[in-house]
Amino acid sequence: MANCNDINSNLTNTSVNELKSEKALAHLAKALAHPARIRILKILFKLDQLGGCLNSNLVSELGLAQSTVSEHLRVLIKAGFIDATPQATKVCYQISTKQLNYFSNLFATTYQ
Amino acid sequence: MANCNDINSNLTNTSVNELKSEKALAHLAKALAHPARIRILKILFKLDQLGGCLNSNLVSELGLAQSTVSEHLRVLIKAGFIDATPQATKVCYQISTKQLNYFSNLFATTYQ
DNA sequence: GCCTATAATCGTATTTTAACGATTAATAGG
DNA sequence: CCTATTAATCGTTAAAATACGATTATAGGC
Repeated sequence: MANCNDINSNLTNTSVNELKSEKALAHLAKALAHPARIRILKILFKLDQLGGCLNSNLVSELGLAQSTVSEHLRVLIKAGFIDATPQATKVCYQISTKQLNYFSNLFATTYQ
Repeated sequence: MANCNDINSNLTNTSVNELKSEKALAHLAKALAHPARIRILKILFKLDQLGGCLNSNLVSELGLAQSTVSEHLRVLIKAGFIDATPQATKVCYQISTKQLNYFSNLFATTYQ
């Protein structure tokens, strides 16, 4: 049950690094905070398992306009969850499992 | 290196349940998508370790207006990351480690 | 060189979020 | 009862996110 002592919050003093990593965590969470982007990552994750990547045909898959999908991709790339490599006239999008793990670990270490 | 085959995205067919859990993940991520809320959870997490909870003195801690903090708390409560129990004129806020774990697992199972 | 395909960027409208001060509701204490 | 404390809610303003069509830039194929 809840103890609910009125604990002085000065006990929870904060370092600069702590605030920095919290800000980073919030920033990454923001990139994940949309169903379309979660969906994109899922598709890219599955393709990664199959040894491929996406020469974007996401538009029909998501039912969103090309420019909208492009914007979602931009957000994910900026957050490091996706790598984009140009290929002829197309672009190859690949998930960054490294960044997925980074997020997972950052979350775990923040609240452990 | 990137294979980048133009894999048919029909391979990544989607179930209704998959879409539902993806939407849930996005919703939870959205609740985490602000530094102040990450901070609040951190403070509550630390207090939980000390066997206490917060009769909100977060206002001075965060340097935000009382109504703003209240709104952030509302978002976190709605997402299930915080439980609130009234205590006299105050309210006791406690972190839900269960929900933290749920989020962590949902993320892991989505991309594993 | 010109046409096509792809995807980023631009411009814009709409919606959502964030923040604050002010007000309200609830309860404890005198 | 009245008062003080606490926290939610209201009203409003400002900022950011979302979405789309239209345009632009790049590169390959003819």
